Amino acid sequence: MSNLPREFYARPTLTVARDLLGRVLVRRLDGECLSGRIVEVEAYIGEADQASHARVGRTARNAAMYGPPGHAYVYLIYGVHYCLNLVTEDDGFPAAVLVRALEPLAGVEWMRGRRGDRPDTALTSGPGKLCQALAIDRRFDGADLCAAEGLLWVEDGLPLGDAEVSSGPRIGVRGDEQARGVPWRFVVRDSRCLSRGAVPIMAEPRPH
DNA sequence: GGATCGATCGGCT
DNA sequence: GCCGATCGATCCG
Repeated sequence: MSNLPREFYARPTLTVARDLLGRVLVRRLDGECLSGRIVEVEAYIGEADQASHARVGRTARNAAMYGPPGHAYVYLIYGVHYCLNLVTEDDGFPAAVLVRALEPLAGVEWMRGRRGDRPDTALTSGPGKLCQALAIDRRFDGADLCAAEGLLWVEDGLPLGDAEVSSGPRIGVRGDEQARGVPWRFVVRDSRCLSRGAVPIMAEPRPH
C-alpha cells in the first residue's frame, strides 16, 4: 500500500469523505506501526456550514482548516478528547473530513495499552477513542500527511462500492436546519466499529 | 438498553 | 464567563 498523495485531498470534501472509507490510517509510534481501516467520517465544508469550526471565520484554533490540503487539523473537545480531521480542497478554503471511527488492523495490543483492556470494537469506534488509541494529540495539528518521513498518514487500502456505504446526518451538531439535516456523515454499512451502533441513513451518498 | 451527567480545557464572545 | 464535531460511568426501567 502507498501513502495517498496531496491530490487525493485537493478535491471536493464530500468526494474525499466518501473516498476515505476503506482506506487505512497509519500512525508510526516508537518504531511501531498502528493502523486501522476508516469506517466512519464526516464532512465540514466552508464558513457557511454552521456545524463547522470555521463558521466564526479564521482563528488561531481552526487555522489548519484554512491551510493546504493533506494536512491534519486536530483539536481538543470538552477539555478531554482530541479529534482528528483531514484538511481538504484548496489552500485558503476552510474544509476538512472528521475521522470518526476505525476498525483496528495493526498494533492492536499497543492500542489496548492506551485504551485499556477492551474488545477490538471499542478501541477506535469514535473520534476521541481513535485519537487516544493512536496517540494523536494537539502536536499533530497542522501536520503534513503527505510528508516523506511522517508519523501519520493514510494509505490507499481497498476502495468500497456504493452498496457497502451509507450516509446520514452528522453526529452531535447543533447549527441551523441545514447543518443538522445535511447527509454529510458516511459509514461502512456493516462495520462493527461505528461510533453509534444502528445506522441512520438516507439514500445513496450524493456528492454535488 | 436508553437517558443523564460529570470530567476538564482552551478558545472565543 | 460559556460551551463544545465526546466518552464512560451510573441509574432506571
